[in-house]
Amino acid sequence: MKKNTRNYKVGQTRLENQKKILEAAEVEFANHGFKGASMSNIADMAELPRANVHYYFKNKQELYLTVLMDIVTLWNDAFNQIKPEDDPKDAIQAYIRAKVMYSKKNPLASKIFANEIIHGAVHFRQYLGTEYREWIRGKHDVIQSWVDQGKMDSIDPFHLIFLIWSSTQYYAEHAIEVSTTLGKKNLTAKDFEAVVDSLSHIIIKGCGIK
Amino acid sequence: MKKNTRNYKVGQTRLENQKKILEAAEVEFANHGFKGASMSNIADMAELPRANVHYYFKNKQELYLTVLMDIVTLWNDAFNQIKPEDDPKDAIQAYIRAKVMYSKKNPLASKIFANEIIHGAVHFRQYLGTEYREWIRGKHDVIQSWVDQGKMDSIDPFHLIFLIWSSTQYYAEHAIEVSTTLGKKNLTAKDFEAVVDSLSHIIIKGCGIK
DNA sequence: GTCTATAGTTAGATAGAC
DNA sequence: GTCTATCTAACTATAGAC
Repeated sequence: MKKNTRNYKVGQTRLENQKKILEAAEVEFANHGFKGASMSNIADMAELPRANVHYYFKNKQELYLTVLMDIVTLWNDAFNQIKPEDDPKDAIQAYIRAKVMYSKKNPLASKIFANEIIHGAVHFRQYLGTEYREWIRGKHDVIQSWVDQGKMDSIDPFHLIFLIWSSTQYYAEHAIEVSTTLGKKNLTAKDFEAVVDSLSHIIIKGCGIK
Repeated sequence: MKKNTRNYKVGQTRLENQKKILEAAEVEFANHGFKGASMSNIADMAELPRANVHYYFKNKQELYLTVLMDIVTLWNDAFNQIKPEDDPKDAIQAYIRAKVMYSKKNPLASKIFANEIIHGAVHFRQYLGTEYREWIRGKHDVIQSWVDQGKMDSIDPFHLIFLIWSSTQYYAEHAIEVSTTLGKKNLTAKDFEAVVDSLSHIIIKGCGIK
């Protein structure tokens, strides 16, 4: 019994420390990229000695990959509900909304992902060639089926997906530019609703969806 | 005369070396961001001793700011020709084309800019608050005048600008994702034409522009 | 104007005491 | 399982010979 109690406690500490480290790492990697991030800064933010970070994560790359994979998991959970039998208008509007709200809620994740892609996806090539490829092909086929059914204009589904992705993503990555432009310190929930409305209007009408 | 000749030669070397350093710096900063970039790597790529880089540019930050400012100058030259009396359809189509072709031609500049914004624009705050603010307000007013003249749907000009900017920019920043998805090593001129066509179709029709 | 040599700092990682 | 102390390597930057 003594042993069990001890193991439980130890497991708890491990989970808590790992969580603290991962949260700190998310901030540091979002702010400085992989190469620019410092394990010292991460340890300081997590309020742990440097050596402990290396105890839980073998090295910088392993920590970074863990952060990246957590983001992908979150992503897969959030954006996997578009089917051919859906009404295009509702489906695209729902998708735009989900994506904008994700940008609002998880700006750090969006930034880390963008950073990884901009810098050539060196730690992420495998994902791009497998999971991501499958994901985007699935979406492509759904949109193509809508085109074939005459439910929308004949538009290359890939470019439509890129358009939705980039325009929604923008409000996470370029938050600073957007808020400076709109003359605000931070965007409000109302601002994000306006984003959803503008984007939905242009994209749905622009694709000839009734 | 001897002195003149010497000064000329000296000035030439300076210009040539600065150019080599700036080109190398563009690659390094695009690939690793400000913090991740290494002055050693830049010197190696420029085929100059490390100390020479420090001779021409006081420190890393000054070199980075020079690269950034060159990009902004190029930008201002390329995208400043939209006027209220223009036909919205032609103007927007021309702008989308110019922006996509800029992404094709200057992917490094696009990446460095995006990287700077993602990481909070710490070296770039001043530009965002002044030049950029003026630039985007000018564009805002032109688009608003089109709305007021009934030439297009009532859409918040800022969100339209962000949409055009993000969707065109995407093909520079996410080149790796795009080419992986389309199953190509590099995008061809034809691919970029298809991008212009898809984006123009959706955005112009989506804004209710005839 | 150029470049070698090196100072001075900070990074990632680990050994070993507790 | 934790953390101090320390190692090695890489970095930015500069002094000083040429």
